[in-house]
Amino acid sequence: MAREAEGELVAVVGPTASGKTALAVALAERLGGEVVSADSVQIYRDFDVGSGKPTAEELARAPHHLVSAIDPLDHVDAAAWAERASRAIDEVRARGRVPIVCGGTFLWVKALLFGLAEVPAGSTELRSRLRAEAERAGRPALHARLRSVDAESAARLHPNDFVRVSRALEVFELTGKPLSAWQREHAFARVRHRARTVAIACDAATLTERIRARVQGWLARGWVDEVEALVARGYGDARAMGSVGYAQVRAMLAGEVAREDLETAIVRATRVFARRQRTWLNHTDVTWLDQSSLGT
RNA sequence: GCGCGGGUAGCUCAGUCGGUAGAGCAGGGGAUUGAAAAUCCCCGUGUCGGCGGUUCGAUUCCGUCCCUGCGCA
Repeated sequence: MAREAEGELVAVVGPTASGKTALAVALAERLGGEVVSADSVQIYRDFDVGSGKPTAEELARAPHHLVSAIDPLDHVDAAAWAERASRAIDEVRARGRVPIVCGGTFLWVKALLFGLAEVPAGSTELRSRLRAEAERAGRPALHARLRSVDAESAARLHPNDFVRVSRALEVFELTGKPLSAWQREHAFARVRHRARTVAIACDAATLTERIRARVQGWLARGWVDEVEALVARGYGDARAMGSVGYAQVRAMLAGEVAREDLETAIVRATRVFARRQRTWLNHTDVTWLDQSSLGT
């Protein structure tokens, strides 16, 4: 993925339910563009209702890439997505059109614009071994082991953050070099794609209302049936099944959540997610656009 | 009506052998380098149902009343 920044692209980001898709489609029409989705759930085929995929009408108005692009059982990580997104961007440019990256998976967008340290991808075997170790000996034990091979990463990472602790251990085992060293060399210092990033601002009360309306709409459109069908087809353990909303619907189907509490549970989980998304904007250089000015 | 549980944070509950209390969730803030809609960190004063009594001191013990769940009538 060693490529220099070329022409500028537009990136539309913001919290879930803020109206990114509508804005991206409108921009695509105005600029003669095509949308490249940066969404870690919409990329999976058959996770349709609850992932907020663009509607048929929106798809007709603007071509979309990386929506419903892979099987739910095939995992895509940030680097693999960035690779595919880069290819899609090249193709859009080759058609003489403007690439519009749109999505709320901020790590993926960051990986696209600045690349990631050139370390190996995750190893399923290593990860299940590390997970077993964490369950047997406890997360602090993993963290202590990390401290002995990569003190710098250990100092940055909380012992309970086993996803990152195990990733750091994984990188050391795979490369013999501490993740912190790889990261220091990379440091997001080189721009891979120069972007004009537009972020949608939305006050909390408005966003909550938009989330509630959307969740109600999706449930009315058969979200529960969709999840039931996905589970029946063997997608119960697909990564996307653990995402916001899907996790709650599945919990309801498993009898862990009452049907009448489902909507509330999803709305809450989504609001919490939106809060987490917001923190990425703390250190991203963006042009703010107020939701209320978009007319969506 | 009688018997036995309960009434403690927005919600579900723990606890205090008498020295005014803490978890999870919700809510708020933050992190984020191939799991990222994932993972994790920080933030907890609330007439401890009301009123009396005992006590230096009661959310805790006693009495009484109210509410509520279950059982028996």
